[in-house]
Amino acid sequence: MSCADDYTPQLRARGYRMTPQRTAILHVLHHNGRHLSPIEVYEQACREMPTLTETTVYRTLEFLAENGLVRPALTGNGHLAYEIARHEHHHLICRNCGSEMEVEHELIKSMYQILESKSGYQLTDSHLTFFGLCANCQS
Amino acid sequence: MSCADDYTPQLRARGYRMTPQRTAILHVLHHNGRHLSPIEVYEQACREMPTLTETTVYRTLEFLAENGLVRPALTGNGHLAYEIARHEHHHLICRNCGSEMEVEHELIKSMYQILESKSGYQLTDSHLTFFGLCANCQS
DNA sequence: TATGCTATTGCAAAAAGTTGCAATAAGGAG
DNA sequence: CTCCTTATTGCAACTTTTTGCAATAGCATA
Repeated sequence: MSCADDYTPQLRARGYRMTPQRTAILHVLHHNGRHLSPIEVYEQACREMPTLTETTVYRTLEFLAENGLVRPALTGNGHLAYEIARHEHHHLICRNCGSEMEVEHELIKSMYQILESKSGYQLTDSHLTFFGLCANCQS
Repeated sequence: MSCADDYTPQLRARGYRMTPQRTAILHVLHHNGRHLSPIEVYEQACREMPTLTETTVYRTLEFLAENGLVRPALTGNGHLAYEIARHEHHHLICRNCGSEMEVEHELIKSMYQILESKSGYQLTDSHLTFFGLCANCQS
């Protein structure tokens, strides 16, 4: 009875299947909370499921992201990492010490409306990473 | 006398050097306008400079981005691409047809102030990609 | 519980991106 | 113009990510 079972209905409803591989990957992301690189996910999920392959991890992360169960994020070094989808939020990264902070989507929301009216696009999601200097590093 | 010569002073001032490799890469980005993947940059710059290596392209793009001559951007498929640094802007990508639109930084500016006061961070730059459906694809 | 459709996985090979180190060359100083 | 310092490059090995295809296994249906 894993925490990942909670996600099964979401997949079934769209005609997809829950598998041990997906369970292991969701489990790892769920319990880490923070975001992990594909390789980190692979290493950790392998402990639960030694037959898991890198290929599957990459494909699964992309699949889960498309279906809203995990969220991709850009890290300080310009690579993609993934985290379990909780409340919608974005990231603020310190250019000096690398510390991170979450930015609530609420803060961004007003911007969505401005963008929609200016562009004619109907926004679905976004990928926002802000860089700067944290309070400690502003010396 | 290449367009890339314009960038020489910016590098010199920081103690860096202008090289044929950097010239070729800047030239490609300058004349394409749009953003290119590292591989696309490599292929095109190779025509001007056949001895160029992929290693150098990756390192140069990262270097130029750090020094503000080019800007990294996230493409629809989640990969990094680069474009010559003109006015500061962000991207809006259609989830359906892939068409892109630039978002002026002016539109985002007010958000910077809100974020700075809420977070205590001093913002330096950001990496913003918005996804949605363009006017044509909203059927 | 057995059957069938097809979503999903693993394998193998290729492509893309990174790293350490020795060799090269930009450009300031004499 | 030559020399010298050190920023920059290329090479080779390695890691990460992608792709095609055949084999496997969810799960809906009977």
